[in-house]
Amino acid sequence: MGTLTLDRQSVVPLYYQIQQSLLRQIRSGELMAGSPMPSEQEIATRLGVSRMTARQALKSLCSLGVAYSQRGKGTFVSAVKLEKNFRQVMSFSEEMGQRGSQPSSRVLRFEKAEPSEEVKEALGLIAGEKIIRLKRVRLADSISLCIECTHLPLRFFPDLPEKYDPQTSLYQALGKHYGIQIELADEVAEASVATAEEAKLLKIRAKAPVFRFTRTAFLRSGQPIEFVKSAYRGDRCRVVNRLSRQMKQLV
Amino acid sequence: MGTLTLDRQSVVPLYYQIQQSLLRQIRSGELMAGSPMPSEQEIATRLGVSRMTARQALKSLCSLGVAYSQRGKGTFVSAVKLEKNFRQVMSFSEEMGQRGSQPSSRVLRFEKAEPSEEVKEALGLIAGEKIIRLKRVRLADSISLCIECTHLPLRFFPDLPEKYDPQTSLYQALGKHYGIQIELADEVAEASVATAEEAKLLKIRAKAPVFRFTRTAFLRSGQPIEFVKSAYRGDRCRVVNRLSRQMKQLV
DNA sequence: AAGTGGTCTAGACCACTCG
DNA sequence: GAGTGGTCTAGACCACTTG
Repeated sequence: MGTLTLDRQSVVPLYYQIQQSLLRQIRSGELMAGSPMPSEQEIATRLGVSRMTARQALKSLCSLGVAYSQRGKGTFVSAVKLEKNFRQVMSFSEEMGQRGSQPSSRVLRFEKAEPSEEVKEALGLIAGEKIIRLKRVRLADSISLCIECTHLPLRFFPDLPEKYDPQTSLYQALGKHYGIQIELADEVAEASVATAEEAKLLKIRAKAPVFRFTRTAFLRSGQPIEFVKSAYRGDRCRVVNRLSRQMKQLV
Repeated sequence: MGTLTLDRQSVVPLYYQIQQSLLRQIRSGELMAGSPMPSEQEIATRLGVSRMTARQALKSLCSLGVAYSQRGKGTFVSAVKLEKNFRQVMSFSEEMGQRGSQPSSRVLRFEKAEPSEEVKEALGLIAGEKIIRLKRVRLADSISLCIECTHLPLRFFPDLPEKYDPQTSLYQALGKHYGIQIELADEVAEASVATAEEAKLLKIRAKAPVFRFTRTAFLRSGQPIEFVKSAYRGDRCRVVNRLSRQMKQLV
């Protein structure tokens, strides 16, 4: 705490400077799991900010799950681990990159097409609307990991075929060329066994266990923007999730 | 908006009264997906609260995923669905209850025991510390759905065997007798096939697809409090997750 | 009694978006 | 230029926890 001096000329908000400083102290071990964070009043006094600003810094850490508050007692560092690879909205390329594996793709199809009923409903398409379909075998370090079939509404990406190399990261291309940020995805996972065709593409034996995923990705507004069906080798994949209590207020 | 009058004598915070009122309007269709919420200033003026209080109500809706803000434009109702059955920290009983199924259990074991290395590490036990082990076949409407083996640190629940009927909901009992609220869980899912023993207990054929879950549940402080290994019939279970972009600040 | 977080006020300035 | 959300201030009262 002692060493931090705030930059009041910076465009970076004060509460964010404070949050980052506290985060550094947690990572460095200066603030240990279970130990109390500096109180709102203490931060306010020491750094010469208002209590509301100090509070905003602490609350942002709570909403990240890094800390938790107890009325009348204080705010404490959570023992919950930060660095885990939780399943987030992540493309195959991003996920492999984070794991330190080299992602690559074998493109099976990349075309404009008519949507199936399932795709139509998931993407909220109007009658007659077309899609872009991209079917790939995805590999990590040259090992086939999954078969992935992505469906995008054509109207959002009319010139994707010219702009995008299907060997590369789709999410990156969507961000770069269309300014699209995926914020949310709903995903259904099923445990199943490989069909003959899947087995061949994934180089496993037929009826070996596979994960089947059905994922719909959304913009912040709730607009569905991508629908993906995929099959992952069961022997090489695990799904790690962090589950929390929430939505009590919604019910 | 027009009809709401705040109860300033209530113990319910003003921002929460406003949040609930807005939530009602969204559910009733008065505020549609994509349409703008009343602005901070508008809420403040109409209800006679400060802008910060109005803001807190709107921000709480954003953090629930119900709305989203755009600087300079306004706050809008998200098209993201509320009512979904996302995977949360939920016991088998809670999950079945929410689905409208009747949960029941066949108890295979309920005993004090020595932990395996895996359990010891997951629960952060000290040398020599014992656990309670509860192994059950869980049924929904009389159909076997999964085999579940729960491990609890004995030191937190020394008298659980006397207080708890293993046919009933464990989470409810932990809350009632020990004031314990589980807030968070990390879960690993794997796609696999049933062993001979599992097949017999679940009344499926051997090598039929199953989900395997390994779950560690935590208190808000990060203290691990429960470790569960389970196997679910693949033909009767799906895992539904809502994934979000986060943790950018952590990296 | 002292310290904590939870809520609330009445202002302020800013950057942004849109007509 | 008018309206919006993002940030910030300097106070205030409250309920709660702990010594």
